[in-house]
Amino acid sequence: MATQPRQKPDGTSSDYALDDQIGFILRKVSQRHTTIFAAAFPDLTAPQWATLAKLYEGGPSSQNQLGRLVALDAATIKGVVDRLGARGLTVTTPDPADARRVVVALTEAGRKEAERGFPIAAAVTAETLGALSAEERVQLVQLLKALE
Amino acid sequence: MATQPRQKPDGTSSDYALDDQIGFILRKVSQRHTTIFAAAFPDLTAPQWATLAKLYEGGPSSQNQLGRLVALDAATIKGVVDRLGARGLTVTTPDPADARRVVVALTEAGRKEAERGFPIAAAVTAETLGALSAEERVQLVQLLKALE
DNA sequence: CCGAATTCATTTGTATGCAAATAATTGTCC
DNA sequence: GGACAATTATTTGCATACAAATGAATTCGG
Repeated sequence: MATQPRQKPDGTSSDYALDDQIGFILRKVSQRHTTIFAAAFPDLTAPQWATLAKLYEGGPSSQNQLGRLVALDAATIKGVVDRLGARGLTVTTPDPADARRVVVALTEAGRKEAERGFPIAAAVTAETLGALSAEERVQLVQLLKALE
Repeated sequence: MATQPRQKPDGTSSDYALDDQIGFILRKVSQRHTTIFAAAFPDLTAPQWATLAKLYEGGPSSQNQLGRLVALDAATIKGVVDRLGARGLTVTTPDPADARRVVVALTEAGRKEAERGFPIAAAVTAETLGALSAEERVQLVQLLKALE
């Protein structure tokens, strides 16, 4: 059962269909994930959570280095750290060994928030992948990681 | 070769690793796609291209309906349409049949830009999926579509 | 037919994301 | 040791995203 190429207004045909493009699909799946995440974490965005989780996993880090760990550029990680700091979840101190750097660390409240969040974040992942079997989930993650 | 559960600072262990979470991976893959897209389309963002492509595929549409087709909410599609209109790629007219609606359509320049873009957009998809075999690409799209 | 619910478009506010420019500091290399 | 390159953090500007509120128009149910 072969699929027919789309018929364009000018009569020519093409195989391009927006709904089948990886970029468009990625955006829609990301949107659904964002919705699920927001319902589970009313007071935290996904990048904010990623920052907390990475600080918990890896300990204090310079701001730019932290940004690289969570895939946020220098301008974006600054905003995220500022907002986490304003809420008392992180603290920022100058690096004694390098005057250019500021070191970002979790506060006690930040550690508690991270520990509270881990099971919730795991549930967000599970719900996002809810339509897939265990094997399919592994497959999907494997395929996506090849595209990172 | 079993993987060890991550060791947390407090000594307890957990299976949660940010780098393995679907949301985090999706964001990173989307970022890479955005980079590839921007290099191929210096003057168009992916949502702007999606809007052009959908208008070309489906013809004129009310603004909100168009937003649903390209997965942009009412506030976002408005900005996209405004910017496309400012560049002469789309035109906006009131709907005679429904005074609430505005109809968005491609201009001749918009049609030409869409036709010019199709092969480029196909190349962006191909480059994004470059690390995967043909079967893997089909698999990935299939798995992602199950999550939409 | 009429009041209520819905839809449509707009606006405001907040939060990413990214490019580009800048200033301060550190590292490198001859 | 000193010019020069690279790194770090910041700032500005633009473009998504999304929640929430608003006002106008249409649809629906009784």
